[in-house]
Amino acid sequence: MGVKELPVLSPSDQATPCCTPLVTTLLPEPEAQILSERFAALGDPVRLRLVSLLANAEGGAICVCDLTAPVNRSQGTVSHHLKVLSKAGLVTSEKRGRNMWYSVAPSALEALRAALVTR
Amino acid sequence: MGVKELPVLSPSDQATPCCTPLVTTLLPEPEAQILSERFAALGDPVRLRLVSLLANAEGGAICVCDLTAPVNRSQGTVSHHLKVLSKAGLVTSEKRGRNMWYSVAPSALEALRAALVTR
DNA sequence: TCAATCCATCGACAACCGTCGATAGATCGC
DNA sequence: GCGATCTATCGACGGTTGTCGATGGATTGA
Repeated sequence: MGVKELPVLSPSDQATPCCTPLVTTLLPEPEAQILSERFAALGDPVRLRLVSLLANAEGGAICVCDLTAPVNRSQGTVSHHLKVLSKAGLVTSEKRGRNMWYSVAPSALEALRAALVTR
Repeated sequence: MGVKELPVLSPSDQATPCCTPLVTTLLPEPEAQILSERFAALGDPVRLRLVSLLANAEGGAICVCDLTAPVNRSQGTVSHHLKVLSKAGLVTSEKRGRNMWYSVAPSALEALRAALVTR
């Protein structure tokens, strides 16, 4: 890839190609698609609680096996919700031993905030 | 449980009974319910565009009849989406003559932003 | 090697959602 | 008053979603 020298700062520091502020620009349709998927990911109480649990976790991550009880859903269901959140870029995962550890992607939440700025 | 005395603080300036920040507090289930409804309202590309259209409107409001074309949906469908947004508190409406004028509720968007603050 | 644990995926099912066209109540201009 | 316009609501339809229990592949500890 030829990293010549580290650039001072890539102009798009966060590289989130979606988050035109809703309120200051007329949202183009393709962006509406992407953005709405992210909001939809937060549009379920179980997923919202999962995000909150992850965000408040010591160490910033929790494995699936410790998430089922707090949200009171089956393991399969929790796995499904985590997949939705993951697809939307709101959480990341990492395998450690036989566990999958999930954490929130703070930059994704910030990107959503940015889309909601009001004039 | 015996609430002995009101805890020190609760200056709740906006009186929005929902928006505990996700990331700094573990979201209680009832709040997750309310919050998720608001996010779900933004979780559809057509509704997102409606909000954007309203927010960018001259005068801050648009009547239903001028919203159907930009989102390319039938009048009934647009009306339905506006109802969803309205139920979530994201838009307000006002009747003028035979038209209904819709506008965004900036404070609602701000409340959502507040829920997304990261540490 | 074997049993136990963890997790993604599957199939099934009911509930919900987005969409349309049709309808009916308001309101306006004439 | 009458026809035209605007909009909320209805019923219907197909697609999506949330949920479960079951299954099977990975990985671990014994």
